[in-house]
Amino acid sequence: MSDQPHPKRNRPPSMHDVARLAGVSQTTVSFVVNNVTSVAISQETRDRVWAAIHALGWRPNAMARSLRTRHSQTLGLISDEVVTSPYAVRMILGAQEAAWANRQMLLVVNTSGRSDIEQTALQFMLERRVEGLIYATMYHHEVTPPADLKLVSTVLVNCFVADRSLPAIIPDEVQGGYTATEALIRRGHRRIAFINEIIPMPALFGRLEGYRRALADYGLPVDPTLVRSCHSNVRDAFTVTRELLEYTERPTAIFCFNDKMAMGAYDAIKRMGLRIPQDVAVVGFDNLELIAAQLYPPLTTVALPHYEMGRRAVELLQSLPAGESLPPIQHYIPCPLIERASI
Amino acid sequence: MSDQPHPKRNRPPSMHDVARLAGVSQTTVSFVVNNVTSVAISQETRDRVWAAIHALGWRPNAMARSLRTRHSQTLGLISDEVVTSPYAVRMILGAQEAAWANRQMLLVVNTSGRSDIEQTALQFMLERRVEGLIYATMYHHEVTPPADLKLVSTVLVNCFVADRSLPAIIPDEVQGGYTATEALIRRGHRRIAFINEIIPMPALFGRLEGYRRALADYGLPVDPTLVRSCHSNVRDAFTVTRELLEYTERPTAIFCFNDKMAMGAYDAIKRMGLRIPQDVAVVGFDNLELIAAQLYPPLTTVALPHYEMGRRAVELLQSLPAGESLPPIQHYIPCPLIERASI
DNA sequence: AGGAATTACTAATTGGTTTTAACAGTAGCA
DNA sequence: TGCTACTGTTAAAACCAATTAGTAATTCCT
Repeated sequence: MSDQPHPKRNRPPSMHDVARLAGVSQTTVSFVVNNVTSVAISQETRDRVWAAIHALGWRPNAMARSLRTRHSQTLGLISDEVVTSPYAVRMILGAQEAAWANRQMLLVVNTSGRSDIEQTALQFMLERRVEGLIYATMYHHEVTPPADLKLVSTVLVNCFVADRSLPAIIPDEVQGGYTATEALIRRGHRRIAFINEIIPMPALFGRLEGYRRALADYGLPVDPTLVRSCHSNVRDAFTVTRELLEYTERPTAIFCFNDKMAMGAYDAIKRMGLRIPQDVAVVGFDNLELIAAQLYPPLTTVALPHYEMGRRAVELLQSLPAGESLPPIQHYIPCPLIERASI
Repeated sequence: MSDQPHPKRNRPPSMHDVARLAGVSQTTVSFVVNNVTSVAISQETRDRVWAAIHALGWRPNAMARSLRTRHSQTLGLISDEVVTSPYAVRMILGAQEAAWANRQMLLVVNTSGRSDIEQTALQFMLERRVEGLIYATMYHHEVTPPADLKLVSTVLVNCFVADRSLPAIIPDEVQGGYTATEALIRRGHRRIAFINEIIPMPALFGRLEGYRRALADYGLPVDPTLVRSCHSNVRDAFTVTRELLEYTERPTAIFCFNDKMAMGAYDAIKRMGLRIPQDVAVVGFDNLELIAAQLYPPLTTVALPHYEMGRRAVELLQSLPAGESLPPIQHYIPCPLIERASI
């Protein structure tokens, strides 16, 4: 029966095993490993301990350590569809890299928008005692997250709650719209059309507001006939663009709600024998690499700061002294202009 | 000094707190929570325990449980750039959903191709006693992962080691190339060009092999002048396509190494006044939604089974009885044809 | 010899799981 | 009636792998 006198079963070595091999107590091993300065340990002992550690291939058990120290060193990330989306994933990368910089790990769950998964995911994360939670969505919109979210420090990313009672990190749609419009104005354009999304959402209102403010700031009138709406797809944008270009006094620049619509605008402009950007300049929104960079000419567009939002969310959580709760500030992250060749 | 007689400090309630409130031992609480059948507990006691649990809002501490049971219920995922890539992320989704189905959580680290991060990430995961590890890459290629990978059950995804000593889940490039070519043959095409990648990689050889086999199986000759290579970008593909179409006996179909190149082929075909698919059929590879579905006509292409590969990797890890190691089988996952309108 | 400094250990703690034991009540049986 | 055997119920205690407060044994220095 007693066939293994040395280590028990087939388990990774513990600090205790190291201590036995080095001929010291487990406490000493812990002190050596953690470089504790409050207790003096001779160099000779330290060397012996490290030798034993390497001999056994010991490495700390994070669960035991976390249990004792009450620090799980993990953050949770619950998203609806971010992992699925081709561009919003950079948010996860931003969060993960910021966590990494702090030696924290990221637990990721994608709920596919199902509230039962969302609920369970939250419970799992609470059981794992995450030290902070990011609740993110693919599209910028209002949400009503599960109530238990209040049990842990949470930051919303790309979404917000109606009463603004939770801190949120959201793209500055107004500034984005402003930046796009301003870039066109600075290139000398005076008749700038805006093809907006038609389904109500924060981006729709924000970008329109930015468009208006930019025109106002530069003393240009807002011509209502130049502000159009359609569904966010290539075909509808194509149609609307053609209509815009048939105006007797046609616009010299078009700001599209997103890159897909810019793709439709490109088609229409080329079909009418006009050149980009000489005859009509185009600015998009979203910076979908696969579209924006591949179009001819490459599309100047405004980027959604996904990476930055993920990073900021984690940094916000990390900045929090233990036990305190985050102030429900809504952080607006600027959307940078990505200049290519379409304006 | 003694201002809090009931619970200690400001920490989440423990099983002990529940036991005290319910007037039973901690053991009993554990039995009730885990529905242990080997020990009988009266219904009255169970109710009291559950009442106490709800009153305190207790939930298990996963770290304590994992420590005792030696089951961390977590899997690790180390990738080079998967999180960054617009399409390979579906691999993470597949892995996460499969893990979820087994009540496991996924720890994700993106190394950005840096081996120091890779090394540290692996150590972190070993410290957290992950029950399995997925080592994934964005592009299908050979890798030399850190040696410590052998300390935990590992599955490679979208990559492989030179000596095939680790189980790997990789796309079946040969079948993918075969499928694409076969689809064209079945539509009656006899002169099928293949624009291949020029940088040596498994996909290059595999897809070419599939192309050849399909032609052979249907009794068609392989015309070397129809097999061209160029760098995987729109411009070069455009050039090569134009050259192909200038042949006196021009091909009636083009199989492109990937969707980006198909985009270039589209441009060339349209520029020469030919129609897709009536005059020239096109098949791509990768199924980049943003390109393939947006092109006109929508591109028929072969999809890389990222989701499926992620899922299979996790299922492989889960299928493993404790203590055993996975056989180093190379699993080839089929690449399905996504039919749209370009053939 | 007494006190401080150095060095390392014992034991408590973290929040659970699980084995073993204890105890009360009841039935079986001589 | 008295003893054993069992059953249903709960508790005690060991254990998981670490951290850390408290303490003890040496050595060094006056």
